Amino acid sequence: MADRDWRCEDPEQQLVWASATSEALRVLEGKWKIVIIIQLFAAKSPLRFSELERRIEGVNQKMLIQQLRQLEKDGIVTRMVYPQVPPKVEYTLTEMGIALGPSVEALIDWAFMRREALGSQSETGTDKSG
Amino acid sequence: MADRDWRCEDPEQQLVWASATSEALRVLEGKWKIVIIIQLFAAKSPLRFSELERRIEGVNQKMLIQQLRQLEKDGIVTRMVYPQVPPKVEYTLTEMGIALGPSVEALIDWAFMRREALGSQSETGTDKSG
DNA sequence: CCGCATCCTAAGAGATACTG
DNA sequence: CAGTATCTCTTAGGATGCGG
Repeated sequence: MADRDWRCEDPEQQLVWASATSEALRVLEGKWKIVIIIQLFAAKSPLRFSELERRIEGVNQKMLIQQLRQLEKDGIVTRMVYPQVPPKVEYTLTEMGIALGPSVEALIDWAFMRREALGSQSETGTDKSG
Repeated sequence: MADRDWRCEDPEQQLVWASATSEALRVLEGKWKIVIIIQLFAAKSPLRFSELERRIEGVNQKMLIQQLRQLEKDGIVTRMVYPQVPPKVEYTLTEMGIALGPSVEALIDWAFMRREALGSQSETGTDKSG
């Protein structure tokens, strides 16, 4: 697997990895995608649209739908529609979405390490002097 | 660490993780950042600006500088200027950058799994019928 | 060799109102 | 409940030319 020798010095291999990873990362880009994924992991069960909306503070319908659609298109989540009144739609992680586990885990870990490292520094981004 | 119980069911904890990870991910966003980071990992030694430019196909100076500056601001890379003629500038990973190793590794791994899973599907993005 | 300034286009993000 | 449509603002991305 790639995790054995990804630091090897073969320049061509670097290019392959870099471009593949760059593409993969684009799947996670978007202000709410990682949040959605973490919520789905945490739930361990399908989540309705309104459930996601409730759990994710600050998101609006358009953004949530847009991000969900992109995740669906990229094969990360599955959208299940129950043809009933009132409508019911549930979202789950696909196998490929579940396979993101280690990445998400590593990212969470790094995020917290970073937060601790930044420590007392302002996180409000008020430093615009630079 | 977070990797022990990040799937716990505490809703508040989810929000904390999700937002922290979302912020962390923003550090990696940008078309060339992960590419730069992988190149720096692979090099195992400082890289000059021109070296990076040479190794990263398709990037132009403005983008490379822009992304490097953001990575520097976010504490991922260090910029070392040698006051000489002609100018020489070298970039290295900071400790926080090196700490990204597991995340990058997991991402590379997932990227390749995904590529295999997609298999024979077109990767050129020519399918615009949807 | 390294980097900045300018100008431009495309995409991301969000508020609001409307539909089945 | 779930989703669409429209409009607006900001940011990312990129081509080109100039300067220390």
